Amino acid sequence: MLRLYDTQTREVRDFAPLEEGKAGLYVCGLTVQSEPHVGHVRSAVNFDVLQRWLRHEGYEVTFIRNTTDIDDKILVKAAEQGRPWYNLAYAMKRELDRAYEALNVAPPTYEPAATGHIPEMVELIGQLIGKGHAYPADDGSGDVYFDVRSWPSYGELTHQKIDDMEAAEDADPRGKRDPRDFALWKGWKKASEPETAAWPSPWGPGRPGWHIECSAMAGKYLGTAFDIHGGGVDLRFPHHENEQAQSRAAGHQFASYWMHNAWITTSGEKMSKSLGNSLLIPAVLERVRGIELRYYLVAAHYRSHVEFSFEALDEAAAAFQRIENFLDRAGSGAAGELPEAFVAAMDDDLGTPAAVAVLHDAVREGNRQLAAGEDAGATAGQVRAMLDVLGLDPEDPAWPSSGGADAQLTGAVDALVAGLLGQRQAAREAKDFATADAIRDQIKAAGIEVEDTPAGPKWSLA
RNA sequence: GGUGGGUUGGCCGAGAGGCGAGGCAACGGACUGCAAAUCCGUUUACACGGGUUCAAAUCCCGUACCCACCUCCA
Repeated sequence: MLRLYDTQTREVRDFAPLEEGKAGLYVCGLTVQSEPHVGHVRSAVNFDVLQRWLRHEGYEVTFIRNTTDIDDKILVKAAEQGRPWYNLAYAMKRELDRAYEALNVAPPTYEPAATGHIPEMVELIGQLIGKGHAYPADDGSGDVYFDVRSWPSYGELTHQKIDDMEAAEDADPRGKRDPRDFALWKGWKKASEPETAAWPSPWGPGRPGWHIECSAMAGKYLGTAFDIHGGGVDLRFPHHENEQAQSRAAGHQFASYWMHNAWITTSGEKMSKSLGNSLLIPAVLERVRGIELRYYLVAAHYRSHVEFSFEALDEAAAAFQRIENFLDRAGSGAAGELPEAFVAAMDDDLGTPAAVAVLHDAVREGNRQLAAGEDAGATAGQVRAMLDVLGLDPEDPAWPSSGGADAQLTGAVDALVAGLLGQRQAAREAKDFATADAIRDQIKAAGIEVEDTPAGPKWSLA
């Protein structure tokens, strides 16, 4: 029985889907305004593991992860860079896809973009106005606001009272009835905003506010009631609080469970653009492989704060290589059954740390079997099965490096190294270890390490 | 001011009343021409002060420090 921590009720609850055997999942993706960093990718990996686990448990999963491709920051950055906002958003979207692919984040069922759903948002805003929960600003700005005072349960997700909330420091009332009212629609500011960033609406040209897109798209693809809504902790408020308020005010039941992943920080602080380039995905992938970075992210619980360090990342890579070494030695076979302890760990609010511990236990047992000359095939099968569920199976063709050119290259290197290793073996048999070691050093200088195993020498890239 | 999270061994990172999660590192032993890999073994913990309990890292009270969110940050 899968149990999940629900942010709203603040407890781990049995997962009871609205419809037997099906799971509807909506996750807030990114605002595509800058290159993705490790923190962004953590969220994607966490929810990818959820998706995989739900599927493994037999659920038919509909997974929607949106892309916010129009917002203030995109407009500001694009203007600074002197390029159209849609070009910036599209370029960053492509970067993000590359990062997802590098980490074997499986694509969702669909990835809707905000700009593709303006009519749905306009319709929803119209409904809210009709029900008295939203109003066009009376200052002629063309803005439309959600009326938080009109919705008695506003604050229910994060357990806050409206009167305890700090009004934004730079609160510009702009025709708001209450400073906490938030924008559903933002009137086009002709003087400072490009015409391409404005869409027609009953309240004049403009663009959507941030929160309304998720309400509209979740409703379109998952219906007015769905199972799980996820995102990063920072989104709890205001984003998710507002989403829930506007959706419920429009008569939707909305999400049954709210899941939020914790932060990755560096030097004790949350990641942001100001921290430099070192944690952008391409830079991190110069240090470790994508599968190793994914292991690092999966080995921590999704609700635990992670303090990023390259040392910890290297340790994770070493730990993962131990698993790979075992599979290498045991020979790859079909994936077997998952150990009970692994299933129990995953069912307990996606307890990946405990699940990874089970994985390592199996690896140790398998290595023991190999050392004792026993058959480790079944153990290897279990290891494969566990890795598969976590998206960490090295043999998964979804990993980017397993292309045809690579295979050809590997074959070529193998042939060359084999010749040298033959010479080395001859020297070893003649007890000419100086020559043997010289050949090994020569191979090593080319970036290839040689290990002697009972089955003969084996090479790998250093 | 409001809401929430955290402080675990040399390091990373689980656990949430009673058997030392797991990994990395280190040390000893086995195997190996050497190395690597692997196996066996060893070592170091629960921020601080009280309390509850037969038993507390875990529950309660207090203290210190850190962090996140409070209207467009994963």
